[in-house]
Amino acid sequence: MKIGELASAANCTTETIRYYEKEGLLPEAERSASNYRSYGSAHLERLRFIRNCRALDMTHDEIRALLTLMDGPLDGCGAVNTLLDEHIGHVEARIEELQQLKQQLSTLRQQCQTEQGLDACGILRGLAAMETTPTGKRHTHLG
Amino acid sequence: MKIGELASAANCTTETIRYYEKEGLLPEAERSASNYRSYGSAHLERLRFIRNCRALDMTHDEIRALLTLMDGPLDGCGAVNTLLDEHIGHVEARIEELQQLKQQLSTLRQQCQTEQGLDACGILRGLAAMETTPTGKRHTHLG
DNA sequence: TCGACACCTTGAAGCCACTTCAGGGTCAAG
DNA sequence: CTTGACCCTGAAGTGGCTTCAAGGTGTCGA
Repeated sequence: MKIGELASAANCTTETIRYYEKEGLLPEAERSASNYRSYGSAHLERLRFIRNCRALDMTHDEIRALLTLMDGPLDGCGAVNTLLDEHIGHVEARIEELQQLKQQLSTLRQQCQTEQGLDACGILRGLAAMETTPTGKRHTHLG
Repeated sequence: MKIGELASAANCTTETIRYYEKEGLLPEAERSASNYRSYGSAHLERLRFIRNCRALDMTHDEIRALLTLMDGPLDGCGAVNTLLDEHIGHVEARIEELQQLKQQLSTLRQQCQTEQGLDACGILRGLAAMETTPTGKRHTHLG
């Protein structure tokens, strides 16, 4: 399988695949006589696994940890559970942040229901008047 | 006011302020004889405005648009309302994405309630088996 | 007057997970 | 023999900063 075929089988781009290889998430592929990368089904499986993890917004570090667990000695899967629980924690934390954000934005939006002079616009007034709080520690790697 | 004082008044770092200046969000400051940046209350107001927008997860482009509206001719604030509505849309879209994500992750997590062999671990099985879907268009700039 | 220390300056590089670009090589069909 | 689809590498760009290196300035006490 050439890189383009692998890419369409895994719903990603060739650039992403080359990037994963450079990052060490995918092992280096064998090369054809013309120096083209050549892949088998094991590569596809691993790539799909990675893409699924990314679809769940895991970081490369999280994915690398999972892959290492799979590649390593076959002891228990407690570490897998822990990793997933932590990741779910990240997602929950981000959802809460965004819900607070939405609340603030909606409140702000209600300051101005009508078209009016900029100097009277409640939104701009609100944005100028908000209490600036120091940016707290993040409990999530999600943006 | 020197840059450090401005920074603590606005709850950010001096590096962030210099970065905003370079990005054109803050106008260039006057300089003292020793080449230190020197700020007045107008700078502080504008910086607070920017930090408040950032606290609401607006992009620099969105903030630049608001600032331009404020600096420009004083016509109506309809454009401000529109910008805010779009931004609220971004936040809502991201919340929905994350809630779906959490659902998927929770389902996955339930595949493995007990410590067991890695080869039997439902989580790893699930991650390998998920349907890889092409990454859809994003309706939000939030990560 | 000297030195220590906190503050200021610039410019470049690092972060993450890619994406895009420049400049080329390979290969099958027409 | 040319066209066009695919492949290669390495570098730079994305956003919103943060960190680092290598220095200049200002104020204090000794």
